[in-house]
Amino acid sequence: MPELPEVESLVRGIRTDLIGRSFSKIEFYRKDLRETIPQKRLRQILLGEIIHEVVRRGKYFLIGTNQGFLGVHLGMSGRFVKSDSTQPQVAHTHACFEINSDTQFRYIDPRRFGRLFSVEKNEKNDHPFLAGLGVEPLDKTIDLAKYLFQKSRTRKQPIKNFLMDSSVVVGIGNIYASEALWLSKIHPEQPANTISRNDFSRVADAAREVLNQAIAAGGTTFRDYRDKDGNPGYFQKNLSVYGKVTKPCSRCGGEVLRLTLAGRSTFFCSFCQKLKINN
DNA sequence: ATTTTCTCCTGCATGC
DNA sequence: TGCATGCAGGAGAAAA
Repeated sequence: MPELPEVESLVRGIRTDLIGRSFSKIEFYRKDLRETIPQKRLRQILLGEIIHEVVRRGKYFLIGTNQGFLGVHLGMSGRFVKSDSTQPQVAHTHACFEINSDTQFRYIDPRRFGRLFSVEKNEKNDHPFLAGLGVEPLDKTIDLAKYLFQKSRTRKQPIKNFLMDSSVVVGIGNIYASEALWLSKIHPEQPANTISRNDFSRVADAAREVLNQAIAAGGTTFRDYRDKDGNPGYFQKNLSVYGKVTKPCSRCGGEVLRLTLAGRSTFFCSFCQKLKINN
């Protein structure tokens, strides 16, 4: 899916279109995505109600009125696109949220790994999809390095899997996990509980750096991601290891390799990201 | 308790 | 060209 930078880019884009407006018509073209869509409740929450909030939480985003929230997850291939009402619908359009007779937002998701759900007014931190989420990596009120170090003491799984665990820290998916570890010169298979406090400082700084840079570039488009206007992001031009198998590392010239961790492609430089036996 | 595996689904690249 | 295979940025549930 889109990871944190892509969802953040999208949310920033749609926020100005939605705040202070309301949906006048909502259409669903199928009854379920990953779960049954609560169509009736979503209409109650949204129709004719002023939108006062559009926020991201991890890779989810919420559109809020005084009645509650529409929760959205884009899965792997989801898009939330602002369209002119006269534009023909593309394949896999599953829902349409109309603001007025010529502007609507369409939810499109070929793989249907995404979700549309309702969140009650006071359920923002208690909804099952949101309650278990870890910290926001860009939250400046959190000492991310300290937090990750403490959380990792009982975790011997590879650091890359640890960084992608959304109950620990949200928003870091397969691309940015590899990129952040490259930037901090740590091997993706390094057991999380063998990483020093000092090294976690580098990991935390690197993760924030990569995420911020990616947001600034409008996200990464490998294949599916588009912003609300259907445009791709540009951060893929700045990727250092993701998808760069056998290419030379831009930092040291070493060979970039691919391995599989938890079933996911993982990329790293075989020369400047060495496994440490003692740490 | 932690960690890996499985699963949902379509589209696309690759190789025979 | 057609067909089979594998892979794709997620994440929850189940199994180990």
